[in-house]
Amino acid sequence: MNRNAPEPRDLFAIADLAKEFGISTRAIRFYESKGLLQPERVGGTRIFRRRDRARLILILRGKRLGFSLRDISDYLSLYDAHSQTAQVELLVDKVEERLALLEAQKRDLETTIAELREIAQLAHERLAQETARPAGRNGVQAPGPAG
Amino acid sequence: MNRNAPEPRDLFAIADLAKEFGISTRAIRFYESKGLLQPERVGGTRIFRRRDRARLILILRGKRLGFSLRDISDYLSLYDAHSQTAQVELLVDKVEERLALLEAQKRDLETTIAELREIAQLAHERLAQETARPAGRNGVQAPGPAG
DNA sequence: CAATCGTTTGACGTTAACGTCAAGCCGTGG
DNA sequence: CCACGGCTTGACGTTAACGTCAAACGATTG
Repeated sequence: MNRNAPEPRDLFAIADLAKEFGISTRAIRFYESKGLLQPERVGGTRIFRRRDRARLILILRGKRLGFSLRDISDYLSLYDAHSQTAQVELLVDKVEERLALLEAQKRDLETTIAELREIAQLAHERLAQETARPAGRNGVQAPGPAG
Repeated sequence: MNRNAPEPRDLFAIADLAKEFGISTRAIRFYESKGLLQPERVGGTRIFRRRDRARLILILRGKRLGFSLRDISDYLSLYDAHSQTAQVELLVDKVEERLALLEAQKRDLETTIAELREIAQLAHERLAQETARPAGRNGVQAPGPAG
């Protein structure tokens, strides 16, 4: 009867998570040392549960967003202890700040892209000129104009 | 007659640029050491022209975009020597890669924001409960329900 | 029993992008 | 002349986020 239930595991070794998320075990241990993860221990060996796995996902997303581990640590505490309202509001502010930053980045990036495209365009035109009026020997057989 | 022409300067001391862009002179020297700037020298002292200033602007924008100085260096070379077409295309690719990354970041961020807002919402509701049914002594006078 | 695997802690190494001295040169003003 | 402010070049320090050993422990397996 249990054939269609995936029944997700609840216990993971450090290497399981490392492999799953494409990070090193060293990184995971590092996150723990910073208090971002609190796996249980069975005689020294770390045992991770779904809760830790979920936190790890949040950590990695935070990193993709450019948060420091310190920031992520604060952020995680929100999930834990549905903590102080004041804390929550501070964090929300912080995140909104970063959103503004990201949007500024996007504008910068669009400018940059446009400039690069222009440069590329000029370069292509130049190249076309060079091709039309070859400046020296080359081993490539270029087909002449059709007609 | 020259009253309406701002006539932009063409010579800058290192401290001028540092102040103008809100960075340290150390940073500017560092950029030079990495080949991103090539100011002239007058007996040892660096003299920057508008060209260097323009490059500095590009450098800072690159940094805002999260490029490394190494990447920015490549990027700058495009402006210099309307360089090899192949180089240009490589760079354009690189920038487009980063654009994709930024857009992924934006999605992540929007998810995060939404989650935080939800947490904040819950926290507010809780707070409202606590206020309505105070759990102990407090010095604040809460107005009773109207009617 | 010995080898092998996966794990642990600890300690040192690494990279980027500067910060922070230290020591010295140079031109000006009192 | 001497102090002073601004500039220079080293050279070492710093922070974040791990990487890279090394040495040792515990379970499994031939």
